[in-house]
Amino acid sequence: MNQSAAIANSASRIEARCVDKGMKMTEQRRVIARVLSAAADHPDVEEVHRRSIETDPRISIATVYRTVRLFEESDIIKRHDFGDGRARYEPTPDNHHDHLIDVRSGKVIEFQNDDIERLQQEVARSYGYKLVGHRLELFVEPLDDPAKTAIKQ
Amino acid sequence: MNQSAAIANSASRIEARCVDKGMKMTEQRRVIARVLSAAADHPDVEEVHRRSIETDPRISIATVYRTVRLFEESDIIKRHDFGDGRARYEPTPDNHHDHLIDVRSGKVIEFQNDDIERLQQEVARSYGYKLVGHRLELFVEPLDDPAKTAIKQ
DNA sequence: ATAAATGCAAACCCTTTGCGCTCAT
DNA sequence: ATGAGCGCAAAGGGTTTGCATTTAT
Repeated sequence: MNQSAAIANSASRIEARCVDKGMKMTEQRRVIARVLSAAADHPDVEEVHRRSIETDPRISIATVYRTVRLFEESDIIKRHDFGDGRARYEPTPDNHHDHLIDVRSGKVIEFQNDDIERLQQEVARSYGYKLVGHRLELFVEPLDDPAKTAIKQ
Repeated sequence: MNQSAAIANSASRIEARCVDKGMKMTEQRRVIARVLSAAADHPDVEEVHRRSIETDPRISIATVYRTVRLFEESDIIKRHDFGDGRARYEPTPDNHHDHLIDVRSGKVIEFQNDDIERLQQEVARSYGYKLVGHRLELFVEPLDDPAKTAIKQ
């Protein structure tokens, strides 16, 4: 397999969307697009940068900032704020979901609840508004919590 | 009415809670406590400072930062992040509520929805967790939106 | 060829903090 | 009197930006 075939094979979903939108595809954007496409978690800018420079060490953090901003404004990725003071990103999901954050481990679980979604729209409507976006995060602790139970002994 | 009576009359709810917790009550803390108690909105630190120095110009913004932090850690006020990059505060409400933000005007409306609250707990439980906190914000636009309709003409 | 994108470093914004002074207790 | 709290100004962390250089088209 030659190099261009390898590149073609690893072409990411996000890269495809960039091309669709007529973006100038630099090597940096390609690498960042792949990093984001491949992410199963919700990396912050520093983490995206870290992963990107594994492929191409020339990429600066300023470019990562500029690129995630560009991608976000093009609805290609979604920005989240999980309360730790920095932005975190994920490819725009096909199916909308919200997040449940384990405050002990920092683990993030995606969930979907159509009843909650519907109720949100009803609330907005009842105040004379149209829902154009929302943010829902559930902060949770394991049901069986060793840290808490230990204190009680 | 003499001055001490005036001060006694304007003593705030928050100030009372501070005294309960044995806090050293400086003039600065008293003023900031009153500003927060009196706020019907969700002011940011700069706004709290602005309002505070109307009463006492000596108060520095560093003290406001330190004080809201202290109050927040004592559960006397609640911090919010409405997505504009700075923290906003309100006295800890007796009845829990969430926020609906008009993205055009910036206006914030408080609402309560027990069904949503209950569903959130169910979601957490279904993943094996206990809900210890949540954040729900609805971003909305007026149902009849002049800005949008204007574009279509 | 040319406008757009990059790297670097400086600047930005909000927030925190070290220090010497002041004040509530 | 004495430790907690203050004002000031400097530093911090995350993010943006001006400018000269590189790059995709």
